[in-house]
Amino acid sequence: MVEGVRARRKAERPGEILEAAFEEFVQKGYSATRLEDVAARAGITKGTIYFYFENKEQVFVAMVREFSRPLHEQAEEFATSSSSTAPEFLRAYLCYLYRILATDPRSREIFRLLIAEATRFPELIDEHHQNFIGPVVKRLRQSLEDGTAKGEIRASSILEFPELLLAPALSLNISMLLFSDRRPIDMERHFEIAVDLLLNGLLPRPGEEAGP
Amino acid sequence: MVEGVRARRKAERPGEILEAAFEEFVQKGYSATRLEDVAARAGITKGTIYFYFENKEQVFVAMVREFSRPLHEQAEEFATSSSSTAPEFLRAYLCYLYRILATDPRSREIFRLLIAEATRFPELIDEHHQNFIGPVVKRLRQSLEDGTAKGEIRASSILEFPELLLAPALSLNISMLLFSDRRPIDMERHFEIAVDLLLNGLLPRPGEEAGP
Amino acid sequence: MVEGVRARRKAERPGEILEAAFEEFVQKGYSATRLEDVAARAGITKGTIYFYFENKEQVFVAMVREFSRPLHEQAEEFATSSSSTAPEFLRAYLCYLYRILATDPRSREIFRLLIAEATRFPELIDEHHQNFIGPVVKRLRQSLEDGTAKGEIRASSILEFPELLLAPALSLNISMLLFSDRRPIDMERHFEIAVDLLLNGLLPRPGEEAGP
Amino acid sequence: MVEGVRARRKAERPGEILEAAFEEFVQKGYSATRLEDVAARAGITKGTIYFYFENKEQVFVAMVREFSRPLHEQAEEFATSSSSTAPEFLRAYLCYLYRILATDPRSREIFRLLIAEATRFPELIDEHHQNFIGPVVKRLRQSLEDGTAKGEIRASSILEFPELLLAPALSLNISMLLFSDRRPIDMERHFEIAVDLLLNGLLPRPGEEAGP
DNA sequence: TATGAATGAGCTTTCATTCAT
DNA sequence: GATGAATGAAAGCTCATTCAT
Repeated sequence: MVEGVRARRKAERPGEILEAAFEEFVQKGYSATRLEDVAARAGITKGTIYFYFENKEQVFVAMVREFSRPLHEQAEEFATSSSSTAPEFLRAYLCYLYRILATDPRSREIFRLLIAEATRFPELIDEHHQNFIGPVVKRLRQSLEDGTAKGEIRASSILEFPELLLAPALSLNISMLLFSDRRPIDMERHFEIAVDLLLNGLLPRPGEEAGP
Repeated sequence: MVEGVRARRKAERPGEILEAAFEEFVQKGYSATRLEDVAARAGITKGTIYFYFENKEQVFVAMVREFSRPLHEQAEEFATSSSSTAPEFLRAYLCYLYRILATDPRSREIFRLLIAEATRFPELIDEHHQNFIGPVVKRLRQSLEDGTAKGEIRASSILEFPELLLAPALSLNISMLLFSDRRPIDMERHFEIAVDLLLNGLLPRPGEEAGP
Repeated sequence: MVEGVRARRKAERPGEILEAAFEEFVQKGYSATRLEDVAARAGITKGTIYFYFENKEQVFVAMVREFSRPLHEQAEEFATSSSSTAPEFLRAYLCYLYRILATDPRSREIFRLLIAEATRFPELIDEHHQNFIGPVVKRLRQSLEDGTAKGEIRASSILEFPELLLAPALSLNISMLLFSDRRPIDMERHFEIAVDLLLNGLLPRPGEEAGP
Repeated sequence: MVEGVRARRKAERPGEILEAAFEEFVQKGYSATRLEDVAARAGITKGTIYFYFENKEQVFVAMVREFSRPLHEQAEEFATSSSSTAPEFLRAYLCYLYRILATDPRSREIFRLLIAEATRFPELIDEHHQNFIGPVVKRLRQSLEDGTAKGEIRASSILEFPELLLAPALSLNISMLLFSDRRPIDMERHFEIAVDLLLNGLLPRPGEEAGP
């Protein structure tokens, strides 16, 4: 039975280390983070980390992978279920992505780390793109194409940059990264307004009443 | 006259140091940058940096200030000249900001550093917001208000988040930070499409022909 | 058993470091001592010192404590055994203290460091006073009081400054600190003459023969 | 006339530097003192010090010399005027030396520096001994010899260590160095009791009444 | 598996000293 | 005479990494 505990222990260790690493890397950045602090936070000692990971870089890489996976999965999870119209699908999908990109503190902080360390870990960026951004953009494009074909969506060149639909979420994300809790934002309202902007644009729509 | 060389030299030193610091901080990040490398790049020795700056943090702060100033100035510079309609002004202003935010490599990299070190230098972020972001958002809001009043712009709630208009530029900026030269982007096209999206939205506009 | 070597090693390290620190601090003084030299002398490397001590100041403090302890213990050790007369006790006690203060090179050098760094480490001085000087003075005063009461000692005001009895030892100590080996002193003789002075004074004693 | 000011200025500079050096060396010790601080205190800049002195060591040496000279002079000054009895002379002379050694803060602090840096500047110690301690001890010995010859002083072996008469002053000096202002001492009283001890000793004197 | 003592390269910072002006 | 910019050799301290136990 003690074996069992130890075995379970062993299986959990890497995850615990990465969890601790996430906290430390987020707080201090890659270079300023001390593996000793990571170890302390994980309730182990420095040496143990080297049993599970090759070095500090690999801890970082593994951590980013670990904390990106839920993102990938969630992004994929969004079933093609709702066979509604394109605008309806886009609204729902964007709402879903908003929640991931801007609301979830973990995704947000991972994002900070990716931007900060993009030069040091280019492969990690590419990996992240392939796993997360790529599929999302692909699905956005698909929906845009379908919608355009059906006339539900205005024929435009947005197909060239479907990621533009994510810009508002990105903007919110960055704001929160920069100002932390110093400038609170009403995220629900932000989303509503952003979607309204994306769908209807700034110019007045013929036959539309004035006033919001 | 010979004295002039020295005096000129002295006056230029801080600037040269900050120039070198920019390159190094951008390449390695704050923590991983060695002042010795900064000094070497500036053609001086380590000790000299400490003659002009208190410590590494102050070098960083001074560098960000130095490289942010042109941004502030450019952003302010945009004269209220064009007394055209709001949509025309917005298009021109956004184009102008696009060029700053996404095209100018220096602004772009300063941005990376701000995101990366937002936790370590919160005052710097606030300063940057007050000097650059604040005025820009203010001007955007003004234009949106004017346009809405005149009916040139659709009455919407965007007044609550005028910075949404910058989201596409931000998105482009981040893309370039992440992928550097690995994923070239046609910035002009990106801008055109983004503006079209912002102005007209995704939904088909009654009475509009199909196709881009 | 092999483990024993390591454990024993670990237990001995701090002592070895302090031993080396003593030599270096004595030779160079606090500020001019390099921890790297301390490490080398202890047969280890710089970093190891920081495993056992917080910083240079703490090495110094720990060293003084370590090398003062024997003093405390020796001073206390002097049993109240000899229940002889006060003059006899004082002679024996002073002889004992002489040996500690002036003869023992370690005590002597610790003393130099305390004087030199009194401004930087005032708490250390106070600690030393409480542990070593205080008890000694207390015992001297006690003996002086007893002797005065019994008429063995001339009634005088020396009770106000019992430490005056240590002045000769102190004088010898300082001489040795100043001149090192450049001015050899016959310590035994110095002691005899000092005690004679303390006991009998300079003025001729009625009924005493002339000549030493 | 401007010449005159400058000339006077120049003549005073070294003294001003040494004055400043004294303060700094006393406060921080030799090694921890920065010549830049000395310069600032003297109202000049670092480089100027090197115009008047070869290096930091020479500044220290010159400072000790400068601040020892009054000691030498004072010690010599004490005229052979008072052609009184030996005990009277000794009391007066010791009182005089007490005032120098223990009361004058400058002498006191010079003494700390000599003890602290005795290893680094042995020649300075020897110089000081020759100029100050030597003459004083010589005069003490002379007086002791005279007094003994005249029967005014008890024949003893104190002639071998006349400096023992200075031990109480030394003791007071060290106490003040160690405790600064943390343990105030009544110096007048200390002196009285010390002289009483030196003259009369601890043992009861036949035919003397009890009580101080 | 896990520990933690030990290493040593490297970092920021300091400061005596120099020297062109 | 005086300045102060510049140097460069440390020094204190840190920390990723190793490895005997």
